[in-house]
Amino acid sequence: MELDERKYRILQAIIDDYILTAAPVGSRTISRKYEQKLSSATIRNEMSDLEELGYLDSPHTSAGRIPSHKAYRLYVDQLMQRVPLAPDEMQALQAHFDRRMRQVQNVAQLAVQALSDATHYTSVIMTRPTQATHTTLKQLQLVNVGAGNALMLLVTDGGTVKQTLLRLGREMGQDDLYHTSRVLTERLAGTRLEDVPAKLTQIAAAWDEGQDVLSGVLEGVQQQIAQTPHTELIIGGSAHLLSYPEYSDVDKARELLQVLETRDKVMRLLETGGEMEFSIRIGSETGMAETRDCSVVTATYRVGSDTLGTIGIIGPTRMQYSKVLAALDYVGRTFADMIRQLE
Amino acid sequence: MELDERKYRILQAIIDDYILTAAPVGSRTISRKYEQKLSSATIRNEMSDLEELGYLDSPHTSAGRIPSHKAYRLYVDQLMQRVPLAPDEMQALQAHFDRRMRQVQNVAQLAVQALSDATHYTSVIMTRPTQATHTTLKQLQLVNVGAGNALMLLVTDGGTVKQTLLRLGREMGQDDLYHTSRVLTERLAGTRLEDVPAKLTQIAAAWDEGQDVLSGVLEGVQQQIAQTPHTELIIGGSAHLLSYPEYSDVDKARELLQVLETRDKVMRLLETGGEMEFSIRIGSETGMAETRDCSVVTATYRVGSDTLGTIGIIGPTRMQYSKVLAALDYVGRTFADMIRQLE
DNA sequence: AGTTAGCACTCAACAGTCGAGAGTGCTAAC
DNA sequence: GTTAGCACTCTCGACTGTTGAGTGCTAACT
Repeated sequence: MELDERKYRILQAIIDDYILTAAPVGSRTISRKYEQKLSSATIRNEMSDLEELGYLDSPHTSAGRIPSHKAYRLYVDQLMQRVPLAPDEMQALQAHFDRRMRQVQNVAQLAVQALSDATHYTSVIMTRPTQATHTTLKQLQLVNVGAGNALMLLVTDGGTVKQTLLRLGREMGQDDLYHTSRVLTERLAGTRLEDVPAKLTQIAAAWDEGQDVLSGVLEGVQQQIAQTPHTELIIGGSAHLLSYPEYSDVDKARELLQVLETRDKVMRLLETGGEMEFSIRIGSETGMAETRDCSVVTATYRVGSDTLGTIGIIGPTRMQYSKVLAALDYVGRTFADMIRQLE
Repeated sequence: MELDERKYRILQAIIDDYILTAAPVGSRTISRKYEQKLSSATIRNEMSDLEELGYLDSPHTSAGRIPSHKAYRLYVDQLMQRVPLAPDEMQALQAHFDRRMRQVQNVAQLAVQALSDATHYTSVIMTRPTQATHTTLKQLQLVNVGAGNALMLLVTDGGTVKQTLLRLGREMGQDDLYHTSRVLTERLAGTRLEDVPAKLTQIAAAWDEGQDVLSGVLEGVQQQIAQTPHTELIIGGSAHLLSYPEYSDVDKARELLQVLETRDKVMRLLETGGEMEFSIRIGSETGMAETRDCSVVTATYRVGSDTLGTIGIIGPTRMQYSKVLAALDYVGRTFADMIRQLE
């Protein structure tokens, strides 16, 4: 049996109401608040059908219905109305961005704050794509910091800087270091970060002096690549989780908080398969046992054709999807704008 | 009335037991588990005295006693035995530090992880003293990133690097930038960060060309000082909070989580008045309404005579103080060692 | 004088019990 | 196809009685 138009309307009403109240929705509520032309008995019949089709669950015999994950899927795919943000909400969001920031990281912090304040859900931003393979080196800079040590700075094309302390084999003046930096930069600029070590050994082979310095640099670069996650991860508003009745059970809340504390897991949650701008994953679709009762909504933002990262929201499956999407869209745009201005 | 030796022993037993079980302690428990030579009636009399002296509270008429803040104070000051860490615990902690790290921030991350894993309390590390006034500039470096922009890197004496994107008035080659960097570094090295702007305007006055670049640098530095907090703050194990019965009330937990999300507040918690190595603040001593039921234990760590930062633990007043102190001590030492090796 | 046994008393926590309220499913009438 | 009506189910909150842990006091004991 396919759903007819009335069933769609009723299902939508149930979902809307449940998202608002977090309480199982009864037939009478729908009849009064949403479908005044139909009596509760009619609604009951329809609801019974919808349950049989797998769109509704009933927690127990006489407690109204709650939407199933399948229903949420239908909802976000077809039923939900994409409403634009209200002007005052937009203003409130904009207020967060008023301060001029000079660093990507700071802007990201603002964005996360704005998003979690606006939606009251936990927000995450990942300032690099998960596969960081296309980051290329822009500049390599050695700075003398005394005692035979040098600070190596790797500037990547995204404008981020990685720093590593090198133990040089011997004392080197700043002039020597300048020179070395320039030569290395000339040869390495534009190389993908992961290819740098190979190229470095290649260079070292044809190098007549200063092998010790080069080997130090090599080691530093390797460590940098192996160690430093090329993604910046900023989380905000995790305390919001506890406001929702779904997490009034402390154990559930703790489980989720633990996920949020684990870098890898959060990154896995933000990984979207396709190249879509928005992705909504509901319940088990998140692919993680701990988040089986959560939904994750993400947006990837770009500057030009470059994917710069992902911004996302984590909350209960009963989420205000339309509002979240609107906020995500707005914040994502503003964020991309600010990054564009920086670069 | 002063406490006699037996009262001390009984109070200690009560505190020990309460720390372990989180349940009000009755006279019979003490008589059986700790003071087998005394009957529960005797203990009752003593407990009654202790209550009158303000060391014990009773939640209601027939529920046993719980230690007051005053009792905890006495406990940490006099009663508590400073036990060294068990060998296996030490080993478990050491395991965290096995990976060689090159950056202060990464090491700090390890330390926080180790500490929260070992104690099951929330841990915080602050990698700079609160008054960052004695950070001095070591090196200023301008890096061409194209399109009339330059990346300015400020290397401070602690080895941290601050980066800011500058809009130069005009296109400048890397050679020019090298030169400018060197001159500025020569003049500014050793200057306290907050004094740099004043000195810069001074230099600008006597500068014959490239005013536009200098003003860009000046603006960048000012922004850097105003904006970047000179302290790094890393928090770990906030999910542990929810394991304690004190925070099974979701509202309390949320309140506390919100504190942990607010940089300023966490920093205020870590601020210790004196120059002590360890500081224990109990309940209201933390000076913040939200943490009236928490204790904060901090240790400041040094390399040489330099105070490098503070490492701390936040948990319920009913905290395993002796274990926390031992872990804090051990982690603090290891941390300082690793930093020393880095610098 | 300090210690202890005994006893009455208090209070939270727990388990039942009960009625109210919300909701369903079914049937029969419209 | 829709609706009114009704019996039935289940949760929730209020109330009650019971249990057990614990106290405070008193009187006896060492």
